[in-house]
Amino acid sequence: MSTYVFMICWKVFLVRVPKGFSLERARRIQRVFAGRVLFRDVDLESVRLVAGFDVSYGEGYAFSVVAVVDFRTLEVFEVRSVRVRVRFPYIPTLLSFREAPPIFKVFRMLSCHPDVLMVDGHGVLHPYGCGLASHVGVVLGMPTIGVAKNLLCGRVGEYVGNKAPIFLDGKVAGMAVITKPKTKPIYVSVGNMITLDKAVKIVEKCVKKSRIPEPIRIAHILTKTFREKN
DNA sequence: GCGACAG
DNA sequence: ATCTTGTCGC
Repeated sequence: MSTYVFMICWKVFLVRVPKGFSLERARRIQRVFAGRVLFRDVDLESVRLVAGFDVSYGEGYAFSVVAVVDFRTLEVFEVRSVRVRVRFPYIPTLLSFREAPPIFKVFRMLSCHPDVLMVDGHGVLHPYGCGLASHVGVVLGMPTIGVAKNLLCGRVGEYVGNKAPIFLDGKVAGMAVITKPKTKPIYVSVGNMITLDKAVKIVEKCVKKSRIPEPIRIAHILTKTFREKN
């Protein structure tokens, strides 16, 4: 690990990053991955299992959890969790370098085969077109959906019903979706191997009582209880 | 140049 | 994300 100075306005991040890290290298990886993102239609009828990922932190460790849910009933099908050392700091636009490793590790522990993965973070709705969801989707070669609770970039368009397109570089890169009346919207974007339209449909079908879709909501709860017992 | 910034 | 009590609202 070595020291790296990262600045955002007046804020200065004096952080520890792995030897060999450089912002230039990270951006190059993101540009390459962004070019490998596929926008492919997914038949909702063929979706049986949806996996949600979430990671919490504490005392130098990352607690990664995956909750696989039955797309029809929204009942938990399989859950896995793992604790790993934190190797990268949180830096806006570089979230994937911090959370993707823990996600890959817990993903490999699954005994079932999810059809779609839901990640808590953006997909192509990212300054370099490669947020956490896309990074994970490209590496695993699987359909992924980015679900974020806050906007990182882009401009919110006009709402039509409960949805508003998010424009980035003149293109619709994501969708703000008010899944529950009187609550903040969630931001959905393509991670990989899916279309924005189907991504939004899957997210909406996974919403139960919370504005957060079940796979991620459950993983979020479990990641904290798991942390407290370790 | 200024401001803003997923988890 | 995490550190934290009570509290306003559906």
